[in-house]
Amino acid sequence: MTPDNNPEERSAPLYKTAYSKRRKRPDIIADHVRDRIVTAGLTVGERIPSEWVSPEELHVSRGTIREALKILEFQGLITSKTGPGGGLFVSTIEQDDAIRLLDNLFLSNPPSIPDIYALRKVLEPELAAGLAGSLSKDQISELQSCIHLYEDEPTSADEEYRQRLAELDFHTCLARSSPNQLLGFVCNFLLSLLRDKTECRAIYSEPTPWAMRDTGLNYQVRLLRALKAGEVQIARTLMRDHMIEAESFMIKRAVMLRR
Amino acid sequence: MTPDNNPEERSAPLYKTAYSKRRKRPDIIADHVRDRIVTAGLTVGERIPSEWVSPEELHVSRGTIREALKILEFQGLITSKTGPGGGLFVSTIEQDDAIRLLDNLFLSNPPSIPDIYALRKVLEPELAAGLAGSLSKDQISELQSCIHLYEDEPTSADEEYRQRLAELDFHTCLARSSPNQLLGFVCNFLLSLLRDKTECRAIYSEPTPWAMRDTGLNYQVRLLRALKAGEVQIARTLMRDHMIEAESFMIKRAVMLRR
DNA sequence: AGATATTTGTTCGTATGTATT
DNA sequence: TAATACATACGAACAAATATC
Repeated sequence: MTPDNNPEERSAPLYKTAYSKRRKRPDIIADHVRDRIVTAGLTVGERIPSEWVSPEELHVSRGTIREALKILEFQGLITSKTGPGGGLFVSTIEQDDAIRLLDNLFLSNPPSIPDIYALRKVLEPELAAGLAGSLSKDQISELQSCIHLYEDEPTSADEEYRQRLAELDFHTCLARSSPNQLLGFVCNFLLSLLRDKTECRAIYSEPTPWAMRDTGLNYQVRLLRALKAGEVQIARTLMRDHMIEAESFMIKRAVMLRR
Repeated sequence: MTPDNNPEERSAPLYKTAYSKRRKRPDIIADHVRDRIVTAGLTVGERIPSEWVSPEELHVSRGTIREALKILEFQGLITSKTGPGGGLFVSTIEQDDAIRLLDNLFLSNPPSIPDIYALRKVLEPELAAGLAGSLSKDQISELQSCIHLYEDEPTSADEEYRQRLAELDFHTCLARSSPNQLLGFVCNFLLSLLRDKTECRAIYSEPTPWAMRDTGLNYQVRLLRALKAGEVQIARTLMRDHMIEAESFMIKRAVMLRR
């Protein structure tokens, strides 16, 4: 597997076999390097030995290696530093970066509002349940400041829109606070989908005529209270009801806008 | 700063301003090209004009451009074809590519089994519910062939392991068939996490001593029956019970292995 | 502070592979 | 089969960044 520096046996380098499968050298090298990183158990911040990416060892040119490294860098797996003591380092990916990538995936055929809410209806309640009683003081005050942003009656269409987004931010806050990172990530992703959907943007920028706004606010105040009190079951059902209501609201507005 | 063979008209190429923000040329070029693609409204399969990526227009070398294109290719936004009539084409991202990306995100701190199952317990039942009564003949036979793979008693540890993976494949099949693409995607992602977790690999390769295997098989047969019959509620509860049982099984085995 | 060494970043000319005609 | 058009790969040289002496 490991190519040797002996120039005689030129070695059917690692890409040779796989190349027939139409995978290109940089991709194969990227996989190879990633593999070495994880099997060696390198963790964030550690330096990647330069031999691992040297043209001699890999039997490819520097340019090709650079393409491979570009992939890994784009993935957020590595970063590079110039200068002495510099080199390639294992890095960590930000959730936001990953979500942007996912947004890209659903750009061509965005999921419908019912599709998104099918997930939100079951996940957000779990999120709330997991948070009940385990919120720190900081997290609580952060959530409270989110609510303050849309406590007042909006005076303009623009403010209305901003308030709507702040409501989503409330949920983003919740997701960030979750002890279950995976759950938080998926919830965040769903929120990002909602934010990006042009259909939703249109809905959000519309004024909210009914008493919808108040009931929405009401939910969140009651939810926060339940979370503080550690009432797991109450938090769960509260959130579920909120999601059900939010979905029907969105759908209703969507059909109104379509005319 | 900019190497430019024509010192007269330095031409403030597009990367110039952003370069101060430490973003590297390939990244900027990738963004630039992506932007041109979406603003021009190019759709899948269409050819990208070669001027858009020519060294002359972009004022960078081919190598740098290739790094940029590598990013876009990895993102799944473009593919390249060699030969006459070849070139760069707009492509679509495969779910699998996106999932690989996500796997990467959780590589450094993988979610625990309870974390994963917190999601599976609520999502898989929804998946099953959405599938009830709407499966095509092809999809049903595909699911059935999945079950056949682990109908027989495993004769070796290796076969045991393969059967275990086939069980996951059953769920992957379900996820692929979902009319809700988003739901299918997330379920698939969770399955991929399970497959990759070293802890889970160890569990799967262990023999299954109790009657666990039978009950697992039993679930899936009953589930398939409910799906064919269009029994939404039954499918949902069946899957939920299955998930609960699977989780407790995994957790039990995990603590056994830790000793 | 300045020279130097080390490491990544970029360029450019050239060569090779591959699919179409 | 040969010519053609395109992507892919190579490698030597140069530029920029930065830690160390």
